[in-house]
Amino acid sequence: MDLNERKLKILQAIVSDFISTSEPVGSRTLSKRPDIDLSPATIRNEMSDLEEMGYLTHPHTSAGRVPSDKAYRLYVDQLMNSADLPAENKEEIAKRLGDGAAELDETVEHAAKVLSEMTNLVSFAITPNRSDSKINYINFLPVDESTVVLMIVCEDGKVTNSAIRMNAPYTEENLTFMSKVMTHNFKGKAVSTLLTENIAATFESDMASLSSLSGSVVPSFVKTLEKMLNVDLYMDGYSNIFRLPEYNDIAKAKNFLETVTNKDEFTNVLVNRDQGLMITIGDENAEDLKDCALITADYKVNGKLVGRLGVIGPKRMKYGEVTSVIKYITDNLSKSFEIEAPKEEDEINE
Amino acid sequence: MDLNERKLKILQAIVSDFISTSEPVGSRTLSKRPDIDLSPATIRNEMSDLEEMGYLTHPHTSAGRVPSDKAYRLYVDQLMNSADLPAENKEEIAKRLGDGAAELDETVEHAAKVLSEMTNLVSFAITPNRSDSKINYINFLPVDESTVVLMIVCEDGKVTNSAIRMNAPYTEENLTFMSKVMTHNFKGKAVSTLLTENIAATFESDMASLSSLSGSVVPSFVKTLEKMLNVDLYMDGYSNIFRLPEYNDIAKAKNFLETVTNKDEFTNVLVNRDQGLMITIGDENAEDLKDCALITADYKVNGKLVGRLGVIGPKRMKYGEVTSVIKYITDNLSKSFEIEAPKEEDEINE
DNA sequence: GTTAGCACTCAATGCATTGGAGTGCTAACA
DNA sequence: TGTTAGCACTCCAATGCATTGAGTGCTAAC
Repeated sequence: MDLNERKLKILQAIVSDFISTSEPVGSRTLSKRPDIDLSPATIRNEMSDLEEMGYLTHPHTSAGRVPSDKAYRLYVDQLMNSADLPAENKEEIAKRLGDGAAELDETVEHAAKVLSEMTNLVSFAITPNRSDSKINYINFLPVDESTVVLMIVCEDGKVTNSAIRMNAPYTEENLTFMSKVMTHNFKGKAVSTLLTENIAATFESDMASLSSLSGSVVPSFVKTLEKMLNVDLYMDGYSNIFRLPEYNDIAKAKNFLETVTNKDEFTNVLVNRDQGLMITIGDENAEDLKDCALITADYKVNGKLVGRLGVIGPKRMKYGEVTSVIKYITDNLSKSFEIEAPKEEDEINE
Repeated sequence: MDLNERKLKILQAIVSDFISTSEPVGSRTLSKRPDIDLSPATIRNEMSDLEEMGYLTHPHTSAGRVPSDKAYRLYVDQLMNSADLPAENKEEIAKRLGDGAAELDETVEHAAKVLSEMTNLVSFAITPNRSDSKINYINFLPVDESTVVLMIVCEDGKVTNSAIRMNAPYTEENLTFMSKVMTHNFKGKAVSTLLTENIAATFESDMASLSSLSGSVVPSFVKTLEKMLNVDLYMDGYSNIFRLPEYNDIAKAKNFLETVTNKDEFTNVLVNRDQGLMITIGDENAEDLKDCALITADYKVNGKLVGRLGVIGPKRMKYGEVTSVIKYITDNLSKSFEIEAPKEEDEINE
């Protein structure tokens, strides 16, 4: 039994019907569609075949058909018409993205908000994983007698700082000296590499005179490096789930919210996805998310660092529309950061 | 008709019963309580009085009584026994708070998490409003040919930085000069005051030679100052609402989540509350929150900056327990930061 | 290969019934 | 005079039952 054109057409109709109504689709409903010129009985036969092939299921005898995960996958890969976003939507998105702040983190947060509002789904964004960021320089700055600020500037311009409580008195010269030696030793190294090195050793060999300070500085320095590896997760549109009939069941809504608000786990899921535009449906996801579909796409900053943006919702999702919106937003994000960074042009000219 | 002791006792019993069961309380149920030695009929008479006085309502003829907002207020002010937190709970909280990071923001976020887990409610925390923070110094640091980092260090040790794209070339001397002049002009001034000043004027008068840079620097500096006024809101425990029978109604759950995830509005509500331990119930809150109760308390850093922590839930809330937990956590937060800041002792010795 | 027809299934809906929790009122009691 | 027992009444919630309708699968005819 092969998946001939007629079967595909019927399957396509069932999936798109189910996506928009969330009701099992019956043969009579289908036969009324202008694009399907078959009697209900014929459709029933085909449906029966499709069910046997694993594309459809049956909540109970006297109900219509519901697409299986396999059907969604086929739909996304071959059947859906992923029309380009209408110009008016593009304009709206561009306009609303423009309202955001210039700071990367805020822009990304804002983009997630726009995304959830455009799709009526729960959206999320993670900031770039910066383990490969290279250190540009390190600076210690005085605050008061017992506090200094450690500042790590990366080559990509991102700054991380933390306050350090000093156990011993220090002078400004101490700080300048430490800044110089550490910059000299660590400049150009990636954060992740640095974390595998013995930082205390650098202190002992190159800053023996400052051993009284190293007890405060070394652990704080390591902590700050670790902080740089943290990926921030923003989410928006939680309450959108209540628009979806699948979450009219309190238990399901609860489950969904619990999974999705477990930031650590969810960040993990997002960080470990493949790059590019990714759609995962049902059992392609981890256990907790097997009733959901996830769509993610990446954005770039200076053509390098990669953050990720996406939505999560029921498998019954308007894949075409949502995908276009996500793509448009991530492209827009990447582009807006390119324009602000004339450096890009140098790379092209090289 | 006055609120005699017996009436108070009955009211107290009704409120605490309703808080733990969320079911309207009937006269027979009350008469079975060991602390109330009255017949159902007598209790009915008293209930009828209490209803007339506005402390109770009646969902329908054949239902028990439900406390009104007025009753909750009386309960919180006079009737509840706000027992101290059991030692084991204190230990648990202290232990779990200790797991958090040393960085203020992270600690606060972590505290909100602990709070929601201990109370099974939605918790939130806002970072201190820093409009009164005074500037310690200002520093410009180079990143690459077209980018510098602006760093503003406050007297309280908090550092804010932003990247600035320069429209014109700059030298390291330019940056040092700007840092010096701006620190000299702005040191000791509060962020909010500074925002009312004409910053461009400082550039024109004291840094006339750098006019080519001021176009990039001035707006970024103002933006950064504005960023410093932002109050961050963390929330946790959204999915706890599904444990509460009042949110078994999807429409109510939706309403609640929408109100509470509207960060801007909700932050506003929190920022504008009175200081100290505050409990607001029902119509004491803004329109959107009139079915809820909010409890907030403040924490201090260096005995000065004030952040706020709290929970939101149904009016039927275990006020005593929740209040003790919040108080314990905020006290703990304040204390933990005091210990890290030996400066405090100086103030005491003065 | 397609379709009409028919028996069958099953969730959903509507409706009447019942039970129980609770009230309010009255009259009797201490 | 305050308290209580008793009773009629109310109303919600649960239950059971019949009905409806959308849908299927199968068979026989086209």
